[in-house]
Amino acid sequence: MYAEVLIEYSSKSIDKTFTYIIPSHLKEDIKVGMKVLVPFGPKTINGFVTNIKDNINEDYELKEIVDIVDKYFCLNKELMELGAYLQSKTLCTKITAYQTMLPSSLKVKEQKSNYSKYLTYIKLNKSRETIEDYISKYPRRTKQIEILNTLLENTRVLKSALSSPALNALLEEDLITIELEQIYRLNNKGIEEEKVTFTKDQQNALDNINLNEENTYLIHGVTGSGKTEVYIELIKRVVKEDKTAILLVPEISLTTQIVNKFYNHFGNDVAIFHSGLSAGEKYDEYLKILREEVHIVVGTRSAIFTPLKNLGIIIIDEEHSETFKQDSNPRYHVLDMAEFRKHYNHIPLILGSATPSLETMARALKGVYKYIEMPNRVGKSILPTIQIVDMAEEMKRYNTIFSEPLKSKLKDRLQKQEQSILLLNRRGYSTIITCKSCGFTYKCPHCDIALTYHKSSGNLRCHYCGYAIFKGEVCPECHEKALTDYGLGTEKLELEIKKLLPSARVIRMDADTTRNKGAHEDIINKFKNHEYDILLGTQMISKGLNFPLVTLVGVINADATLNIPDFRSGERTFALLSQVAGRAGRSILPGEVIIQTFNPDNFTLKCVKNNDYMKFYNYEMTNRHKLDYPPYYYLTSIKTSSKDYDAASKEISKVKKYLEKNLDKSTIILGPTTASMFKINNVYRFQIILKYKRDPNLFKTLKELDELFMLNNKVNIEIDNNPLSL
DNA sequence: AGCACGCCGACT
DNA sequence: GTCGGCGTGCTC
Repeated sequence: MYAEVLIEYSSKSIDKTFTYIIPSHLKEDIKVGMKVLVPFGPKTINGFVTNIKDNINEDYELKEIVDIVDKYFCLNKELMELGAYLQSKTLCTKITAYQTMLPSSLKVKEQKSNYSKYLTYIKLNKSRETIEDYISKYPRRTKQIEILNTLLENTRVLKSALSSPALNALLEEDLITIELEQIYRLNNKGIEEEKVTFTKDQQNALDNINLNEENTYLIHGVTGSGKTEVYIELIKRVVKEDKTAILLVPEISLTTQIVNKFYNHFGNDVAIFHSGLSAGEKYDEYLKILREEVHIVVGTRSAIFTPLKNLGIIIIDEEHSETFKQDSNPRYHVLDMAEFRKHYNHIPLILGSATPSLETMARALKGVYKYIEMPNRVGKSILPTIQIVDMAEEMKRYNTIFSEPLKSKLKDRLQKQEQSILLLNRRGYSTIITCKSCGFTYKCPHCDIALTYHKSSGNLRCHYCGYAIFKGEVCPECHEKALTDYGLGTEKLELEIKKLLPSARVIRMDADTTRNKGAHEDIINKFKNHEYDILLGTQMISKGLNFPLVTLVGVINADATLNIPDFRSGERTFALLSQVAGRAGRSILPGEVIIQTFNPDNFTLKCVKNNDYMKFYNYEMTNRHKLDYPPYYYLTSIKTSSKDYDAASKEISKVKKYLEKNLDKSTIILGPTTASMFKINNVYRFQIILKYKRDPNLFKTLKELDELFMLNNKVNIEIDNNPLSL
């Protein structure tokens, strides 16, 4: 027997299968979809079996497969097909596609004993009579008799609970044996059965979802409308039929609440899967799924590849979240993968969001997706009132950071012992540092980006490559003592609040304060326990957090997200602000939201204020229509990058010529231009944007392009189908 | 990806 | 005359 094997080097030049002989001792165990160890050139490395066959027509000498990496891990037929689909969608190498589907612990060749953890039990090895004989024969061996008696009562006992000299003696006499049981690192709590009564909206959603038919649904529900309960009920029904379910969430660390709810409802029937798990934990969770010990997987993007058998439903919560698209190779969108599995298993796919992406909403309104609305909040909590404050007016009163209304409301909450959240979408201390005397600004020498000042460390840092230098007292150009900072970051905001409200307990959450594992949860828990009065942070504070005591949300500078030059900035702003606004007034206490901006007449902000998604949707759709953007057109971006400016620039011109020759006439080719992050880490980037409605030549051309240009090792070419930003 | 083979410039 | 630059090609 022979196996076709992909080699674990992700390079276009070896993206093909190599044939190996399967030695007789591996014939039983080897399967398509497994990782194997193969000799390749002078080395022995990992490979991946894509096919097994009896005959070959190769006329050269073949080598033998050395070993199987892990005989438990194997992609099934569905996942093999999904891998091929992933590869064709993203134009990555075949091996990269399959590698992204398997847990990373298998990427490197490691001993699996590192990953398995066992509990050691002892149990009797002889009949009751033999044991009783032994006891009466040696009445003085009290310690041993004690052990034997417990074993006569219980079938097995944990070894660690017993003393060892007596144990060893018993083992010697062959009266007992040792039993190993694999344990899993993440242990779940029990099952909580509570009677739930559904709201009208929830019942309506449940009534309209057919679990036995292949369909995509959009559940459009405001924050607090109780979508999670709908998910839980749907999954309960699926599990009752002995089918399995996948729930995808944007980021597990931010959605601990949802995970806990699932543990409480389903206990050990849930596996969790996300990038925050250690390699060992991931291995355990994956094994649980493979052994069919769980029906439910809750996880982030990569959880869509988990090998659940007999899949009954896929749910994607916070569907609009950009984390569902992988921003490195392979650049897949989880929605495409979910659609594939939906179709393969003929099951429903549920998308849930308070602010659906325009693409999703457009499909729902066209009838491609079934549209379910949940417009009301559960219980007594009402949507917060939102006030937009014109910062240009406030500037006249010398209020640069806190407007009058925000100041007084913050003070008010502090007095009432209620909590507040402040959103500022920029970390660090200030945006830029400029010399008033000569106009010098600090820029990163490797990237085409201004450096951000971090006061606590005294550093100026590049947020793209991590470059840092010490900030001097004088301007490095003209040596005048005239360096001033402009703009506002979370670090400065923290100091400013302490100045404004010295008695307030303030905690900051951004990329700088959550660098360590668990720091995130720590901050959230401390704030939840009311150890702090004000939580300030970047957009990471906006998602899925439910703090009953929060009654005020302040958006310090709404323009920061609004003014990013990208066609999706309006959509992002609407989603972010709606989401952060939804943090206020989650319980009986009514919530208030203050949005500070220099563009009080901005249409998007007005829609946020009125909580009017549809108005925003229609407005934004007209814009997209005028400018030929999604969902009216599909986008593809092609980037060339190189440390050599000229090489990258020449290559992109060649790409353009090639595209012009091969693509459909209706496809719009824009560029080449410099990419949005033109110079990062000394690498120059150029790009071409394609806009198309339907182009039969597109994928073929992109593939050829990839093959023709990938071989240039000086210039890297990167293709992104449906990029989220340009 | 890694490594060998192979053909042209500055050095003991 | 040699050491070494990295261009091209191969790995079952």
